[in-house]
Amino acid sequence: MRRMTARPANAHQARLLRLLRDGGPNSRAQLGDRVDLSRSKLAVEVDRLLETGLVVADGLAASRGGRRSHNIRLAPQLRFLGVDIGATSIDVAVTNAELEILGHINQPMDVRDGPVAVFEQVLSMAAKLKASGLAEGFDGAGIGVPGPVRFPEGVPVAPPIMPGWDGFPVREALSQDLGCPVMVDNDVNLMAMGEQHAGVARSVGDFLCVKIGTGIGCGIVVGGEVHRGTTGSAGDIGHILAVPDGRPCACGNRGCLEAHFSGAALARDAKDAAQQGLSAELASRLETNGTLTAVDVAAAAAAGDATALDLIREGGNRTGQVIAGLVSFFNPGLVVIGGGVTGLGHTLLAAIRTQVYRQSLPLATNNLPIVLGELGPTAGVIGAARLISDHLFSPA
Amino acid sequence: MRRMTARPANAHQARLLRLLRDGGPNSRAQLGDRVDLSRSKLAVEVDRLLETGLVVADGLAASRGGRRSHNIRLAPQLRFLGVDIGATSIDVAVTNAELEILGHINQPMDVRDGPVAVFEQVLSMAAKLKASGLAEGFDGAGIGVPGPVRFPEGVPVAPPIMPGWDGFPVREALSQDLGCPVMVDNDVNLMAMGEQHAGVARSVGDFLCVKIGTGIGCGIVVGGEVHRGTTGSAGDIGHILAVPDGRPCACGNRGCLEAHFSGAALARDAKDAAQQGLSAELASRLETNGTLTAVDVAAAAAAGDATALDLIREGGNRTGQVIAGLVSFFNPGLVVIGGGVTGLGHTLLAAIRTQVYRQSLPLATNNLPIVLGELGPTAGVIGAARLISDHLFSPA
DNA sequence: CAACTTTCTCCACTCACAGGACAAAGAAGG
DNA sequence: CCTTCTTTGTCCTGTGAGTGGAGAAAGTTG
Repeated sequence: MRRMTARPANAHQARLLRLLRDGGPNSRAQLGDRVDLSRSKLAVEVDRLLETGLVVADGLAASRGGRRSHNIRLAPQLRFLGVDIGATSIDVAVTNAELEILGHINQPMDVRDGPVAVFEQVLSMAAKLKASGLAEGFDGAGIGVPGPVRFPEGVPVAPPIMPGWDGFPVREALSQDLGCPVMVDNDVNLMAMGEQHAGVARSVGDFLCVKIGTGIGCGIVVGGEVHRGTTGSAGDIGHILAVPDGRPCACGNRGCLEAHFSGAALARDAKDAAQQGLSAELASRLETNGTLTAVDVAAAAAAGDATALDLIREGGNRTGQVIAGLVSFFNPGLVVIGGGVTGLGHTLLAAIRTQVYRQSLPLATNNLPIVLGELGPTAGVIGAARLISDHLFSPA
Repeated sequence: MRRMTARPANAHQARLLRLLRDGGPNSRAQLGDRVDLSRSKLAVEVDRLLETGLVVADGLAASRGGRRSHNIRLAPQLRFLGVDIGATSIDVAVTNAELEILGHINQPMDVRDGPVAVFEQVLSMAAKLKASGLAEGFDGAGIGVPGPVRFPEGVPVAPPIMPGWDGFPVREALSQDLGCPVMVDNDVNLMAMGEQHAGVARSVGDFLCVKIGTGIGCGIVVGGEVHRGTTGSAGDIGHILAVPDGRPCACGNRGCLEAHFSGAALARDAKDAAQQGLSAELASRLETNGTLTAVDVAAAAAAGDATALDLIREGGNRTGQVIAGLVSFFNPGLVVIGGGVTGLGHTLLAAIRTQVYRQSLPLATNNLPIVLGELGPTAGVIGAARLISDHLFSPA
């Protein structure tokens, strides 16, 4: 079938498309209340959008005491693909134009296998979603990668944990393979956009979104827009100094936050503790699985294991210290904690909160919520869909 | 005489006023090149501006191979007042509409005397500038205060070093006293705006401006706009943890950056060193003046005093460590170092650079200039003038 | 003095948009 | 069933913003 070819012709149409995306179906009258246009002008633009096929009128809404209104909604066959490439797994999801997830697949993977192998897997996952009847094709795709991206070109730059990806034309390659427009961003930025669109950060203008997974990153939203920095590396807080003369880090320095707390560091510390006989719980898990991950630590902590709790608390303190500095600097209205390690839950959050509330300025922390992300593993793919829809729902 | 009463009627006029402010006098044709308008429309808007008196046509420019152009410039009698309130002194300056400084006064003062006493002094300084014939009145004033400000209302909030100023209606009071529109901001933000307008940060979209004076603060510019944060305390980096379990700070915590390096901390450390007999140079200065300030340390360092140099280097290292974290987080295109302590010059800058280049990500530091501010003590007042002119040169 | 440039003005035409009149469609009440 | 009121959507005209071309004004160059 024919995919979305048209783009909004002007800012009004773009505005209307975003309103329909974020607010669901609406009558012309309801749209008129939210947009600063006369009824006549609005009708013209809606008609033009109907002509392009980007929106459709389906059926009449219930009467609100007068003539029944026509429901205007985004074309129901529109499909966006959201791809979230992590260090060790891939998430792929299909959404409709309202960015609701219609299907979602997660598969293990190793980014270090390089872009070619990873893309093959992404394409097969996308094909599987298509085959299940959720989409006949994609009108656009957003993709997040775990490293800095030159945003305008959609190309990763100098990604530390992604050897082989440096300079790979992700946007162009994926766009060719999928046959639709593609936008690329850092995975952390997409998580922030996801939480902004459908999660805890709705209606917050300035916020930070800290993602603790294999590494640590931070999405920065200023005035509703993601801040990517001069070279696309903004938010790369994993290598901020957390412990003077601390542990050696892969980056060559010592005491980086990531060397002291992250999925990888936690797994290593848990293994050490198990081998030193500090925790029977962890030791038995190590013996069973042959290795330990953050999930094991979470489980041990949930079971009340003191060592596991200590590790989490210690890591939360480190992370909280760094976040405290960022809060003083940036003065956000909200801090969201997300990523794989959020399984550590309340213990982690409490440690982070303690540090931030203790160390940052009262003025900056007085009304500052520090909360877990609401969307879990879907934040990234929703953010990815949002990224491409923002692009497509803007004037051509 | 009658002051500026008119405001630009639309975005085009505002754009033109800012072009004339930043680019100096221009012909209609030159303006047409910089603004996306047809010659006819441009002529209409320029004519309207001429009618309001905001701009004037004075004389003909030299020919560029054809008919000579009329020079269009901002009304020459327009005057802005820039006020920069520091912890220990006040700077007041008059500028023309192009934000060129026509007169500048600096006087010692203590913010802790409270807003009433300080305003009295500001008004007498403004009167002195008027009396010298530089201005017959002011069309607008910008004022910077050394603490967080609720920007929309122009009111300081919970300023640690300014007891008595909390909630004082600075904007309203000064506006009444001066009889012109007033805008209030944090002094550090104004310094950033000053360097952006006329200093080293011209044409840089994202940059940080670290001001080291009595305290330490940081102006944050994102996409050309100052980021003030949710409660107006963004950039308050003086209380970021620099030394775990370090020196007690006035804020109640330990190890804050400001407790280890700032004008106040440097003076204290220098005094300690002098009294412990570590430096003859500093000791003799202490005896002569009865006290020591950052200026003494700068002079001693310039004279080759090893203790003074050590103090500066140590402070620069601490500051550099904190800035390194901010650079990783924010990924700016430029870092400007300014404030009273810049008299410490190259030694300080070298220490900061070393830490940042060593600790931040290569991607973030590869093309990152770290430089001293270009405007010195005038950055604040220029920024203040810029603040109010941005306000006045925007659609009413 | 002729030919060419640059600057500025004038005018007619287009298009975006507002807002009123009105038609369509339903609810509420007698 | 009919009248009245409300809500929704359409049509039409007037206004003002903006474009682009023609041409006048005022230079330079050879």
